[in-house]
Amino acid sequence: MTTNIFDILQERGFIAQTTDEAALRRQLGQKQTTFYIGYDPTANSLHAGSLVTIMAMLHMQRAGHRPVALVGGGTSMIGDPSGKTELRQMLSAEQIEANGHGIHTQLKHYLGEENVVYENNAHWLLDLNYVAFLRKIGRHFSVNRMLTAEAYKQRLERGLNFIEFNYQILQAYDYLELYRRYGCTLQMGGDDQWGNILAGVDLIRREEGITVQAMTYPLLTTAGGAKMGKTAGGAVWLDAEKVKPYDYYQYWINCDDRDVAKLLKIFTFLPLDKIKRLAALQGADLRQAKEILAMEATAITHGRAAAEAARTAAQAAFSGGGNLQAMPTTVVNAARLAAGLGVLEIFAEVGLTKSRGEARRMVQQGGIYVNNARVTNVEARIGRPDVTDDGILLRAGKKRYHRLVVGS
RNA sequence: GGAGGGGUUCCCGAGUGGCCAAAGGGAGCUGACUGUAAAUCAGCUGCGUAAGCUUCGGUGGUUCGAAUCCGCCCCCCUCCA
Repeated sequence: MTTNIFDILQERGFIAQTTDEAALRRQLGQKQTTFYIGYDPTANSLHAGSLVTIMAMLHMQRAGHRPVALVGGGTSMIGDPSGKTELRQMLSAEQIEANGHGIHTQLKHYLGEENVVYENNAHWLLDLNYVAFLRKIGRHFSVNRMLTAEAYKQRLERGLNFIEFNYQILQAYDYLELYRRYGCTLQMGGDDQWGNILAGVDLIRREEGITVQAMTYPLLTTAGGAKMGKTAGGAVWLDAEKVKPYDYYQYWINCDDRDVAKLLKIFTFLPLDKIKRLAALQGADLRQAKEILAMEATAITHGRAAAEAARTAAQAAFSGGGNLQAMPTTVVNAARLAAGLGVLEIFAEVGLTKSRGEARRMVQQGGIYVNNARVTNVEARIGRPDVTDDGILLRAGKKRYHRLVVGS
């Protein structure tokens, strides 16, 4: 007997709210369901936070259901006020379009070409006729009810612009449109989307007279309280150009002890009993579980080979020996190196510190290392003699590494 | 359109002519302790080796000197229309 995909998602912690759990479970167990998740192209890459939805789609797709990966080229022209404290900066139409392409390309990497639909709501939103739309769709929306929605309530205190007020209506219309075009009867999304998603369910009931489903996943935060997928340096992008596989691997292996089980369940495909065993490890042994988490998560996004390389480089850096190839690397001109390279200069240049001033402070605080030897003099220079078989290993703080190799 | 309140460094928030690169908190960073975890304690947190330079919505003034005073502009909030 096959397990119902609903149960799998629930066991793995993907489900926060559903419209009708029993009906949804029945439906998913009985027939192929077309469902959709929307991504607003506010950047040209998705980040680790969006990965929850991607993993959910993958589970669903593996169970035979059909995902519609919707890029919000139309809704991004508006901007979703949910969970935001103020009006988001407007993006240009060109930028939105370019970002949308980037995101679809990225999604294809995960979902492939089989049993999946790629859509963009720009196709039906951009050319809507205002008055016709209001008469047909707008009349179904009660302003009174919208104002009581949590997402808007918050914003009523700080200010809500009319353009944003329309976002929910457009997202609701998307669901209707996808129902009509593809028979889509389930929308999934982050729990902050609950209101927007329900608006779509309502709209379809009114326009089509049928009941469709909604399901949200919990908004993940780390045990430390930070948003999943964000670090001090910014978002953990899925694009290997923006965040190198090595750094991506580091993000996962550095997770909080308390989050290991949760992360393994959501961001890997490992069977639950194995996860249970891993999560039961105590103290330092728990790092084995983190290593597997980092390995699996990196493999899903960047491929097995890149994940292996990242692991090898990490082991080389943290335990000594091994191959540093996959570590972020900068090539320095041989002549420049021969002339002697200021430590402050090179740390700032490769991005290990934001400025020379910061590098200076860190030297004074004892946080700057070259080839794992602490640098104590701000005037220190590195040169030819510092070059080892692996180049020159720069380190800021306990665990941020960068490698220098000599070029011509 | 009218009246009132407000826009400060990553965030919140003090600051009403020099002692302000700007209190305090949050967040972050470094060190110690550790397990590439958490918690705790200490230090740091605009750029610059320095002289000095840039910052308090924008712009133009007043002044020896402005985040602080004046003019104009932009944006946000509350009430009225």
